[in-house]
Amino acid sequence: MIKLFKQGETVQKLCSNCSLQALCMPVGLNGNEMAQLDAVIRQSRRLKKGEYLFRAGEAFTSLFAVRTGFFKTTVMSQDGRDQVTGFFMSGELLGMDGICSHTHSCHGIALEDSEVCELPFGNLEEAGERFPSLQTHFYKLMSQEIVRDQGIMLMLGNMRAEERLAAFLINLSQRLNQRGFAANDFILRMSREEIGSYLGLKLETVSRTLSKFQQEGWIKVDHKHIQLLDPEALKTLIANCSQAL
Amino acid sequence: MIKLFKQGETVQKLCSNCSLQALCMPVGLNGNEMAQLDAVIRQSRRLKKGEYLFRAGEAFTSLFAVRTGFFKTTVMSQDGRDQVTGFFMSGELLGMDGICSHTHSCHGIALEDSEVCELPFGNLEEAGERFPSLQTHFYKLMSQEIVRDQGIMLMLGNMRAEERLAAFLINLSQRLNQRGFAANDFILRMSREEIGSYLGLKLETVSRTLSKFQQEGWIKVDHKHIQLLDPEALKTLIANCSQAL
DNA sequence: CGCAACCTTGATTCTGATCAATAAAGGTGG
DNA sequence: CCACCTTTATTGATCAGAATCAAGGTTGCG
Repeated sequence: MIKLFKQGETVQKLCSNCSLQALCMPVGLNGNEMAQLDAVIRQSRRLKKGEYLFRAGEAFTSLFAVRTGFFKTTVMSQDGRDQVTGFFMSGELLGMDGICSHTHSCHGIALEDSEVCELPFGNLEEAGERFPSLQTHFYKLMSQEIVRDQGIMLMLGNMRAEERLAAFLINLSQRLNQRGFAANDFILRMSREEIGSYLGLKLETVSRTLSKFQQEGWIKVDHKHIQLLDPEALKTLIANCSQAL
Repeated sequence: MIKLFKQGETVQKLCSNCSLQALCMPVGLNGNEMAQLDAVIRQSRRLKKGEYLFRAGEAFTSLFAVRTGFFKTTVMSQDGRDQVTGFFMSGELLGMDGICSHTHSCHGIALEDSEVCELPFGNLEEAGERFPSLQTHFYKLMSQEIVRDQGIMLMLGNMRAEERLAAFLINLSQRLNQRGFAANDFILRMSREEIGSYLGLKLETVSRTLSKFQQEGWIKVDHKHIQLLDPEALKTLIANCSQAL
């Protein structure tokens, strides 16, 4: 892969010509308003696989929108173990947990070489005052995050290992599909251990359950390459859990 | 108990003389601004134990601040089971999950006779435009909810039954204490089953674990009356899980 | 090429769920 | 106000699902 930019180098990017606009900030601004929105974004930043976008405990100043790539967020427990609280792909927003205390409460980590837009929170607040539709949209984004978390709680509290993994695969499939990728043939960007951490399972259980799904003929597993052969079977598995993930 | 108001009867209440102001909307407004904030609140509403404040699927129009009493929120799964996603006491805000889809995604249910302030979301948005400090505070409240949810995820994903229950008791104790109640002597407003649902445990496990804590001499259990005899022991139990609840 | 990280699979253990029986509390109506 | 019934809680016995322990295999990075 040809590297056009050095690691960490920043490039000005504009919302007004971003293809993710519809996912990220679908607020129906006119041309002039959109130009003002461009001023919200400080810069675009590139990260290499494994690099931290922000760390728990760091001062919070900005939200980050994923432009390309893949991220996870993790919360740390004192004894060193940490739990994955979310996976983020293009058009999704990270860092909203930091607003309440001006401090990030989780780590944000790139799972592959990635690029994000930095949205300084002060700029966002200011822009929100000028554009009520932006304001409203931002409320919705935060609310969406709360609803997403509720779904995870439901999963962690009520579902069995197979149901959790099925919900995970279906959710991933749908989000990829929304972004124009194949719904039933994709590469996992995270390890079995990270999946397990997110689902409240051990990596062995994740591995075993994937193998079981393959034996059932529902999926094909080739390391990180997953094919959903019978997505309906997976959906049936989680049918008795609404808000699934 | 003497009923001063019929069920559902509404009474105008004002933020400007509410004792919960510091918990609910601590935004340092001056007298004039506070008077305008009063206009945000539509009404105070009384609910009897067991009554629904809102139902999943209902149109979202307002947030609710608990004035007195105790609430739970639950998300429904298709097969009828539901999971408790939170308990709410005075000064806490319910309903933020409804913003993103204009529809409540969970039920809000009174666990005892209670009183809430209704905050029509439209009024809030409007007031936020006029008072940036209110705006900022509202962002913080939503962010706080996200952080709270992260803690629950950590609990559901990583902690064992004893740790979960210890975290639950300590959290309850601290929140009661913040409101001027005894930290180590309180009445549970929810059933064992509701605790279990919240913690991802079965009611028998909750009961057994409480009994065990009592045998250890850490707490005294008399049905819903709980005394923390050795809160430090409980805190030690959860010491290896930071963000605990 | 070699080492480290990651994955798979098997054997065993353990935590918490399930099944079951009893007891106590709270609400209802006579 | 009391008796009854429903709901809620406790405790025991057994079971199942996932964790843990363990070994071997694969991948991919340096």
